[in-house]
Amino acid sequence: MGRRKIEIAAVKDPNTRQVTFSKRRTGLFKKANELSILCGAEIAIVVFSIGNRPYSFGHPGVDAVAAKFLRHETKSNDVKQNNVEVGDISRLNQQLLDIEAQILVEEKKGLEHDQILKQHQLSQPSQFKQLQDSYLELQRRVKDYTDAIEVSECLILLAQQPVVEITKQVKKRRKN
Amino acid sequence: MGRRKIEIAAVKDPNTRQVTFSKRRTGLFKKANELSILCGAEIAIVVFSIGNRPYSFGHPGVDAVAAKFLRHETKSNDVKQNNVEVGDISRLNQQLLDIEAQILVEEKKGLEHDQILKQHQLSQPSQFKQLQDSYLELQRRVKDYTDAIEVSECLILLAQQPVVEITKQVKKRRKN
DNA sequence: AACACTATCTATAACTC
DNA sequence: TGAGTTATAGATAGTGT
Repeated sequence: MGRRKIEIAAVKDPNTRQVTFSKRRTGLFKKANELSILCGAEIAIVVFSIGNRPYSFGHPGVDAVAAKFLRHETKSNDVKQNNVEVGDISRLNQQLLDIEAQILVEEKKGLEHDQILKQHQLSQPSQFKQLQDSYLELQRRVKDYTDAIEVSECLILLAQQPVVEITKQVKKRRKN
Repeated sequence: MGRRKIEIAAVKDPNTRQVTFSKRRTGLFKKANELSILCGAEIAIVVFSIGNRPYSFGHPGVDAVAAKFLRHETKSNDVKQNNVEVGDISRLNQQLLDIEAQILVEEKKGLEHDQILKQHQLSQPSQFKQLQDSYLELQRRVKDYTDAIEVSECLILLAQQPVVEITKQVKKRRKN
């Protein structure tokens, strides 16, 4: 959509990225506005720049739409618990892709943290104690999450094989 | 953007409106996805059709971004912290809290996965192979992320202690 | 009625000042 | 270096099936 075709991949140059972010964010909000007018739809958008600066658009308002969404979401979750559909498999797969993408984002953030930490090494000792505690807590959470994934693996295995084989594989994995 | 130019005004015909809504919603989500990838931005979109049907897009996830937004929103109402150093540190801390929140969201998703998997155990063997591969890949990524967090820890330690002590601690942790 | 098609309009990447 | 311009890629309104 410009002079040259660009690949949809992270823009490295910070300056170019900032310009692209600003332009595309404007374009996105314009599209959202058109959608709400053309189709009588309610819409809310929240964007965080790479520097964690928040931008939002909403019709009739971000908070109103968000609240509405949360209300609907909890209801539909309750229904799904009791009502099984075959299409869930593909949605599961989709969720997996989403999580993978999220993990990638977190990896990048971790690296950014490292950069920032380097720049602030010796400036605020008392706050670093706080940070360290947060990191340790965070690591614990990630570990728990990893365990949860393991449980999921076991369930998949359960779906494919006679149960006898499972325990071996699980224990083998645990030792790793 | 089509065969004819259209005015940005409410589309009356329900059929046309539905088609327009569907197409433009898809386009909007695609743009949002591109924005998040190109610029490393986090984004959440919620749309309600005229029939109050909810549609959402989120990277890394609607819930995570929404929670982050609400937190930032309330923060901005608080008294500003003017010190530059403190501002940066608190932003770092903020990012940590954000990541923790995301991990929590992922944990919940993981549990939901387990629920759904239980219900679908023996139905689609070929798809389970796919799922299994995805999970293994996912686990690898989480492992990498955990390592990245470890690196961050080391940097924090560096900021607090004489360098000599660090290597011991790092190696000790590595063996774990 | 959910697709595919395509002529046309719109967003924007690179450029300019 | 931020705001405006332009050539081009991308989105989509109307259409066909």
